[in-house]
Amino acid sequence: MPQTKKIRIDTDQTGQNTVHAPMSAINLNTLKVACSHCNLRELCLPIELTNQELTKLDALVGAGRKIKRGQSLYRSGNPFEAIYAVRTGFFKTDVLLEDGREQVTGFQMAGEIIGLDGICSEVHTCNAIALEDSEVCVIPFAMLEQLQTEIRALQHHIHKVLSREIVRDQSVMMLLGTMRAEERLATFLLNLSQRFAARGYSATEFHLRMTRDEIGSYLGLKLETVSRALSHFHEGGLINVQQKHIRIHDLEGIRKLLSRQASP
Amino acid sequence: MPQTKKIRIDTDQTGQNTVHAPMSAINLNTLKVACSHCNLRELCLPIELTNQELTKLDALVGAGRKIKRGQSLYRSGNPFEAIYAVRTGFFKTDVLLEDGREQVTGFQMAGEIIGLDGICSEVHTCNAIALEDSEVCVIPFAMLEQLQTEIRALQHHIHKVLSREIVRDQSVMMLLGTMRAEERLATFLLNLSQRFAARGYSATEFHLRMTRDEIGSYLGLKLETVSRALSHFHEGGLINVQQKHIRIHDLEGIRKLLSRQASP
DNA sequence: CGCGGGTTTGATAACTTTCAACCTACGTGG
DNA sequence: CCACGTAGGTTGAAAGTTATCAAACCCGCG
Repeated sequence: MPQTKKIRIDTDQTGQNTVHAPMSAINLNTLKVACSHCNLRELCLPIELTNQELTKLDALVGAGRKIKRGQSLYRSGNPFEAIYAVRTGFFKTDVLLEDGREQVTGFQMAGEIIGLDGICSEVHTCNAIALEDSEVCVIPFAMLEQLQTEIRALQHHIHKVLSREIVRDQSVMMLLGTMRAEERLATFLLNLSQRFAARGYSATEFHLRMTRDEIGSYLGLKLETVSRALSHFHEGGLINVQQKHIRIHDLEGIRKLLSRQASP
Repeated sequence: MPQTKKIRIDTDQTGQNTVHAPMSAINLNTLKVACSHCNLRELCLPIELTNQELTKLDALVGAGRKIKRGQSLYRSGNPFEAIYAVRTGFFKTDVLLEDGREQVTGFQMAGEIIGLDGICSEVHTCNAIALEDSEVCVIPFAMLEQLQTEIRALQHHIHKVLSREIVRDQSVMMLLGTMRAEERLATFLLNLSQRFAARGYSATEFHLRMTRDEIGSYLGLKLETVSRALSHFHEGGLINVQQKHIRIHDLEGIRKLLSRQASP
């Protein structure tokens, strides 16, 4: 586990703000980013804005940050100062209990927002770790709140983003609370498939960025169970698995695994 | 299951808004409520506001609504128009899948907010059902958003409320993903205890408003497992159980159940 | 070329569910 | 005011699912 030494940095050229950043910030670059030209905008910020409003937003999200694989964007306990939009790469968020228990609470890909957990207590309550070399937009939250008072649509959008996360969590609770191993894995694969598709990648062939252990943690299963379930899908001709490379042969067949009577 | 016939009502005397309300609204009363004099304000709205700001808020939250035990405040699919603050009583929220699976996603008591799930899609994604005769404050969301542009502190507070829900969901995911039956129940009891205490009730003696089945659904367990775990706690001298009446004898002993090595 | 992290697979154990019977409390109606 | 019906709760035994432990395997990388 990387320790949480902190360094202090300026986020961008406008000198708008400073943030505490964990160790991984050593690899920070001041990337030139701009919402106005971002091809992820439909995913990240699907609202109508005037040019003037977009300009203000560009100024706010002036800085980017690179995170190397295995390093953390923030860690539990770090002061909350910004939320992040994934530009490229892949993250996981996880929570650790004192006794060593770990729970992966989500996987985030391009266009998704990380860090919302920190708002309520001004401190992050989970770790966000890059599963591959990644880049994020840094969105200083205090400034975002200020901008919202000027841009109503933005305010409503933030609410939606927060609410969407709550709804997503509900379905994870449903998964963990009522499904058995193979159903959980099927749900997981379908979800990944759909998210890749939404980004223009193949819905049926992709690379898993996370280990079996991380999948298991997310799904409330042991890694052996994940492995067995994948093998079983493979035997059934539903998918092809080679290490982290997944090819789905029978999307419909996987969906069928989910329509059963309850059980936990 | 109550059906979802709808009736249209005016929420209050100022004619500010109308809401669609499910069947249970038949029992609606226009209650005189006011944040400025509410003794739940510390829980619900713990922020500094000027008298003028409070007056505006009072106008917004002008109407209340009574929900009889077993009836729903809203149901999945209902259009989202307001969030609700529990004034008195006790609610559960649950999600139903087509195949009959049900998952209780939370229990809400006085001072807590319900309905945040609806923001992201303009439609509620879960059912909110009263477990005893209850009253809620109806807070039309569009108007709340408007008021936020005038009151910065309110804006930030809404963000915190939404974020707090996300953090709460994280810990439920931790519970469902990593704990075994008795740990889950212990966590549940401690959580209830703490929330009752925060409202001035006894931390060690209280009445469960929900059935074993509902507890089980929330904890991802079958009702028999919940019953057995309670009996086991009882045998161990940790608690006293008589139907829905719980008396905790050894709060510390229950806490100790949680410090163990991981397992699922 | 060998090492090590990650993965697969098998056998066994542990936990939770399932099924079933029985019990308890509460509200309704005679 | 009491009897009875019913929803909710408890308990036991058996079955099923997943975890645990252990060994072997695969693959990329230094």
